[in-house]
Formats: sequence, C-alpha cells, structure tokens
Amino acid sequence: MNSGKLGNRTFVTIKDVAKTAGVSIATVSRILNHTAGVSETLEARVREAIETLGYSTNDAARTLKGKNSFSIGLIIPDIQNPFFPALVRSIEDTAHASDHAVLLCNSDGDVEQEMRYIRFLHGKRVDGILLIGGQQSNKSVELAESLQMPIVLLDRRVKGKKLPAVFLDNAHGGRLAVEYLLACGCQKIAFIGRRSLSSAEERFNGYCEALNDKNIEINRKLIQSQPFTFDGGYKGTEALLKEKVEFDAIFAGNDVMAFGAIACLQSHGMNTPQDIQVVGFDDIWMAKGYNPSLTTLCQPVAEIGQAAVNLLLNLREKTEPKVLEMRFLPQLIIRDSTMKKSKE
Amino acid sequence: MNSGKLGNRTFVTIKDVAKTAGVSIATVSRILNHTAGVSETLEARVREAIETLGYSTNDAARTLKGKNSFSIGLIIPDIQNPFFPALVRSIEDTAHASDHAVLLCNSDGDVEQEMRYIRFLHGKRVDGILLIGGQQSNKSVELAESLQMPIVLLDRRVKGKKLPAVFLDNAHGGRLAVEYLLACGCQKIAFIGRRSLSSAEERFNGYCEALNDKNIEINRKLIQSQPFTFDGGYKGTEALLKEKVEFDAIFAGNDVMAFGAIACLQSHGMNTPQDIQVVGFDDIWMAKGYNPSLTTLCQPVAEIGQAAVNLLLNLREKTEPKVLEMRFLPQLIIRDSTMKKSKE
DNA sequence: TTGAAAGCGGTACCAT
DNA sequence: ATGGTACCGCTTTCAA
Repeated sequence: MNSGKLGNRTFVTIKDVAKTAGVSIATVSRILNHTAGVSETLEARVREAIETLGYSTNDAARTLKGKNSFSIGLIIPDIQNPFFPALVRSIEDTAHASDHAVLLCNSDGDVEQEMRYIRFLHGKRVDGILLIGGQQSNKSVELAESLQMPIVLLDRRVKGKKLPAVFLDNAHGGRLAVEYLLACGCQKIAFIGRRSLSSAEERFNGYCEALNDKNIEINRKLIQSQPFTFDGGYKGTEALLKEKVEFDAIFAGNDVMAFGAIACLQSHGMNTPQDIQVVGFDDIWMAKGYNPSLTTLCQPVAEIGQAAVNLLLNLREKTEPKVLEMRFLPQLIIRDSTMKKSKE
Repeated sequence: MNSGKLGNRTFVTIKDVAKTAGVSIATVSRILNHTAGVSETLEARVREAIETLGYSTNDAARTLKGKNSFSIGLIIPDIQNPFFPALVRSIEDTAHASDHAVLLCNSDGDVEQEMRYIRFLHGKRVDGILLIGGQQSNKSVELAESLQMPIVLLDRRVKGKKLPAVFLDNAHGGRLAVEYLLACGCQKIAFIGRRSLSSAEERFNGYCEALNDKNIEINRKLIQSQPFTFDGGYKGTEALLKEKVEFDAIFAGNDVMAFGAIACLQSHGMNTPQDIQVVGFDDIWMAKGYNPSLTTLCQPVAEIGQAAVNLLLNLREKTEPKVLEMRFLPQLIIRDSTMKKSKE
C-alpha cells in the first residue's frame, strides 16, 4: 500500500483506497466529492478504507486537474504594524472556514516586493489575492490583472483603480474624532498624520470637514506631516511644541502615533487629558491598556476581514466582473485621553 | 497559445513555451531547472519564449511530480498575541528567501485545532511544520509524526517529546531579571505568571534560581498565577495588593502582563519605578513606548525565526533523523520601569 | 451505479 | 545535446 511518494515521505493515494475497497478510483473520487450517486454498500466500504488507510486528498493533484487551489494570497505591508494582526486573524479564520489556506506575504509597502509576491502567488495558482497596498500599488494591481488573478483591495485605495474593495469610512472617522473633541470643549485641534495613503488622507479630510462644518478655520501650523509610527507621533508633537502654536487637542493618524504624542507631552510636563486631549485611530489592543487609556476610533476588523475574503472567493464564481465596494463605519470609543471640560 | 486553464483563467504552460521556441518540453524543463547542459542557442530561444509568453511555472504540477511543495505550515496560537508578529515576520522572510510559501494557521493553543490544521497542511503537502504549541501539543506532534511530516518546535517545549526545536533560554532570562532587580536594591520580588507553558515555567524557574543563589527564601504569597494577558497582570497585582504582602518589585511573565501590573499599581496610587519596580519579558514594540518605558528581556526574534525555518528545511535533506535543539539567549534591556536605589 | 481511460503540467529516464 | 514518453494523483467524460 502507500503507493504515493514525495521526497522520502509516502502517502496513501486514491488508488490504495480503491484497491482496499475493491472499487475503481473513479468511485472513490465520486464519494470524496459527492459528485454522483454511489450505492451505500460501496460508499461504506470506501469510507472504511479511507479511515483505516488514513487517506488524505492530495491538493496538488486536485489543483492540477481542477478549478482552484483552495488557497489565497494575502499581501500586507508588515505584520508587525499593530493594526494588522487582528485583521489577518479574521481573514485567516474566514478563509480556513471554507478550507482555503492563506499565504502571508509582507511587502513593506514596496511595489517591487508586491510584484515579486504576485508572481510567486501566481506560480502557486492561488485563487485570488487580498492586497493591502502601498503608495504605488497601481502597478501591482495591473500585474495581477494581466495575470488574470482575482484581486480585492483592502483598507487602502489604489489611485486610478476601480476594483472590488473593502474599506473603512476613514473620513467619517476623522469627522467623529474632531466633532467629539469640539464637544469636549477643545478649540485648537492639531492633526498629526500624513497624506501618503488613501486611508490617511481621508482621515485628514474628515478632520477638515468637521472643522469647516463649525466654521473653524484650518490652521496650517496645527498640521504636522509625520509617518504613522510612535516616533512620528512623538516628533509631530515636539514640532507643535517648538512652533509655539497654541493647541488643546491632538487628533493622531493612528493609535501608535497617539501613544507617541502622549509620551512626548508627558516628557514635556504636560498631561493628557488635563492639558492636551488626544484621540487616536484603529483601537488596537494597547489602546485600552495605555496610560492613559486612549479615546479612539474602532474599526470593525473582524467584519472587514470576513467581507474581504468572501468577496474574493465569490469573485471567481461570477463571470461578470462586478466591481463591488464595501464600506464599513468606525465607532468612537471614549476613554481617558479625552474629557468633557466644564465651560471656563 | 495559452493552453492551460484553471477555472476561467488561462495559463501559459511549458508546452506553449516549447512550441514557440521550437523545442521539446524536456528541453524547456531542463533550462528551467538547470538540470543538464543545453546549447546556448536553444537556451536563448527558450528564454525569449518564456519572456514573451509570460510563462510561470505551475507549482501544483511540480509538486505532484516532484519532491516538495515549496511551502511550510506555521501553526501558532494567535497572531494577535503581540509577541508573535515579529517572529512570524522573520519566519516569512526566511522562508520566502528560499522560495517557500508560509501557510499561517491560528490554533488558539487548542489541540483539536492544531490537529485539524496538521491534517489540512498534510493535504497541502507542505514540506514541514513549524509549531508553537499549546499545553497538550504532544498529541499534535504525534499526529504529524505519524503523517511523516517534518516538524520543528518553536518557543515552547512539548512534554515528553524530544524533537528538533528552537528555543529561548527562558530560565536564563528569569535569572537575569531577578538578579537585576536585586542589584537595584529590591528585596521582595513578586512573580506574576503561570506554569502552564514550558516557556513560562522556565521563567519561573529562573526566578527561583536567582533567589536561591542569594539565599533568599521564596515567599509563596509573592507568586501569583495568572494568564499571560494585560488583565492577568492587572489582577495578579491586585491580588498582591489585597493580600497585603510587602513587595518592592514585580517580575511579570511577559510584557503585556507587566503593562497590566503597572496600570494596576497606578490606579492604586503607586508609581513605577519609584514605589514598585517592574520587569517584563519579550521586549515587544510597545515596551519602549509605554509609560514608563519597560525594562525587559529581549528575545532575538529574527535569529530564532531564521534558525527555525532553516532547521526545518534542512530536515528533509538529512536521512538520519537528527534531533537538533537550538537555544538562544535573551538580553536584558534596561529602561525606566526599574531604577538603582541608593542604599537607605 | 460503476469502471476505463484521457488528460492536467510538469520531471526525469531512456533513446538517439 | 536533444527529444520522446511514462508517470505523479486526481477529476471527469464516455461506455457499459
């Protein structure tokens, strides 16, 4: 028995099962795939053979012959970015729930890397790609399209490309953040972020819209362009301090920047929320545990991941290339980095 | 051209290349694999055909016929545990560097899940498994062995199993932590952790050893068994406070617990490091940014991940089932959650 | 209902 | 050096 081999390992094949059960391999295949009526007698015999032999289907053969590989590629900038783990987790759970493997690839947001991975995943014949792109991912997307690979965009838009995508309404989040700070009594709200990514830009737009709504003029000095890191938040705050602009609140592009901002304030003898109020974005796990705990915008990560996988898997069924876009809403989570000031 | 199909997608196959180049598929295969001498003329023609046609090799076919699948399975409890992302990143970088895909699976530390994933990965014919196991992973390991799947243990030992493995010397880390706290002038050092995982148990052992070395008796009341979470750290500290045991330092099982501990202390009006000094373990990214920044033990995650992948990939070459174990040393990183007290 | 057999896209052995 | 071809494990059509 154990006719199959791969390297120095041996595998039970469909042939072994067929022989032990005394049927043809076609019958075994049918039973495995519930693909045609098979008599109960044979079915029982085959199932027993499968059991005793410990047969497991060979996905490589199935892929070679069949329609899909039961795997998807997930390209993200860096799993070490604390926003991604929760999203990745929900993607994997969803994918595995329909028996699809997830091949994780870290691109560092670099187009060349992305394209390398797309080619790699093409060789693996993945059923599709979930992409959280970088700034120039339009090239990657074009490559994927030319390779006829189904692709779904996640979290970030790609300029000039209309594609199936799952997003958060970042502008709405920005608006919520600023509106809440205003409601808290803040007047001079600074923004630390960067307009490099679509998501980041939208958050900034939300910030502007909320201020416009209240007829508050936007003060350029209150806007600091910094990378979305702890250090970025720290430096942006330092810059605000140096410029001697007055400000009473900071809306940070994400939670990690918010932590950096708070740390900077503290090292300059200012407290959050008493002196300066701070709002972050994403609601990563640490937002609750930071000192002070962080008011922030919570993304429905589980739903987003799930929607993205389902969208991708449905894509290959439909022949018409439906461009679907799903948009989710963030939710304001109020914690200790903000406070309602009594009118002075 | 484009003879291959998969679903409604089409692929360029080796046959297409052969036809365009006017050679046999055997020749193309040889060139692809540098497997035998081929005349420069033909090689040039073939390479050009590959280029113009945009051929990419079909891994499913290659796997079916050949020795490996160029993929490995990575089973971890949960990517959302902030210690894992950095490790996973280094694993993926290393694997991809030798053209292997990484199939990520989250088991939640549950044996049943682990076994489900092992079977799944077996079907995918992965070249091996990297396992960060849970408490009862001996069953999973046995399954993998019975399936003849190369397996390397990571980070945590599995009871009763001697296997290729890559570990941190956790006991050494525990010792370093406690020795440093003693050097800082602390006398009553509490431990919050849990002895469920081998890594955790070893950290505790290091704690005991360091105290024994100095002939300090171990006070049971100073030891709090708690899960390795923020809340665990918080509750463990609360318990210490309630028991009214005197203590001047806390060695937490990991960084997240340390954050919880510090938060709890603060909410009880005690400051770190002035009142209670705290040391964590792992040096996750937030350790530097927390308030106060955390003294902790840094794991050489990049090296560990790299070693694990290489060990796994080498495993299938060797026929003799060498049991290799690699042990890495943690490094004490001193930050603001500890301080040298002047003698009182 | 069941079986025989033709491939899927490669690799590698055997000829030439 | 090059080509022909058997075969990897499975799915699916065609006959029986």
